[in-house]
Amino acid sequence: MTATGFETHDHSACISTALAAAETCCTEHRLQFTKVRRRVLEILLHEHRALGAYDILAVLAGEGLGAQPPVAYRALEFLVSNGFAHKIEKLNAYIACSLPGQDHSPVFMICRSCQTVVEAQTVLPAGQLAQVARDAGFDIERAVIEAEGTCPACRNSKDAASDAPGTKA
Amino acid sequence: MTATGFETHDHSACISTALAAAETCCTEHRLQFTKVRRRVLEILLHEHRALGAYDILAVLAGEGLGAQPPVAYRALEFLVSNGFAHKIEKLNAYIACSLPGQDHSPVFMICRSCQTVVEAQTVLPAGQLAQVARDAGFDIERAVIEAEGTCPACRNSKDAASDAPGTKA
DNA sequence: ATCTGTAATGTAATACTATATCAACCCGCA
DNA sequence: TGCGGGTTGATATAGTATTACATTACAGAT
Repeated sequence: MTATGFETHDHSACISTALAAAETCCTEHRLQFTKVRRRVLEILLHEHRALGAYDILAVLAGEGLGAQPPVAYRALEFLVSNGFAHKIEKLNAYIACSLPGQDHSPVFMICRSCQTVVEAQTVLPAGQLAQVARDAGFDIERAVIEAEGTCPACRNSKDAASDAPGTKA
Repeated sequence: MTATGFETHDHSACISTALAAAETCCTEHRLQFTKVRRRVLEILLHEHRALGAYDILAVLAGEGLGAQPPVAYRALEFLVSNGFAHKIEKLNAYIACSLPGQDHSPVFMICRSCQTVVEAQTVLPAGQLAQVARDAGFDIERAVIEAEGTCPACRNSKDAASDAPGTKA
């Protein structure tokens, strides 16, 4: 059990569910869910945080699945372009999608303190961003929305720490 | 005259206005608006698109103002942290702020076709993003919002092209 | 069963982006 | 005059990503 959303959950179940979903989706769309691609998705799912391409590459290399950058980048590119993973631009890192299969425009909340990344959804054609774009005559195709801040758990422990002066942050 | 917003405007005026605003702001806050920092801001203002740190460095080097990466990165860090410029995460590139002085949470519209970047403002505590964060108990400190798409000019020329079959895209 | 074209992989080299470190300098000020 | 903070110079290196090309695996056609 580790955290997603910002709550705890059954982690191994969420990994196998996501993996199965990806498998199904690839079959449906005639995509090849190869060994490396599958393994990279597994690695991402195993953490609920963003991993750098070279972190992933290190794991792959340790398993004899390829040691050169393109191996990792190609798998990541496949996963990202088919919606099984996302890139967090702010971190130059990658994370498994928490709602694979459906076409969506994700928004991420990145905790500055524990590095946990949580994915949520917005409706792109609604909201201020869309209004601004409409006003400018700009046609939005994709949007990167990444919020940096403090997650509930870290905020609480920070509050607790400041309640106890003498405990250094 | 080049484009900002997505309209044309008096470019040299916008450069000198922004430069003057930065100067004033630095004086007020006891910040040193040094030669390199000023020059980097000028370079950014001169284009209404995002420039990579090494693009800027190349210009500086050509002028004898420093040829090593830290020169550019230090100046950019100063400009970004004081709100005179922003980093476009999606592009790993930097752009002059179009509303310097005021504390703000910018949103960018990046044209995939001509690379023009336009800055607009949103009210962070409003909108879907804030709602999502509130629901999750997440405390947003900063947000990166970058929309990719097609600007009015490029969309029009694209439409014109597709009206004339035989003209290759 | 073999051929063939496309997609995926292996591997090396390199490009691009960013930071760490430490010494030197400048300037305002006690 | 000497101290201290912030800025700059310079070297090295870390971290992220792509190009290029040879090779292999595989699905579909013959």
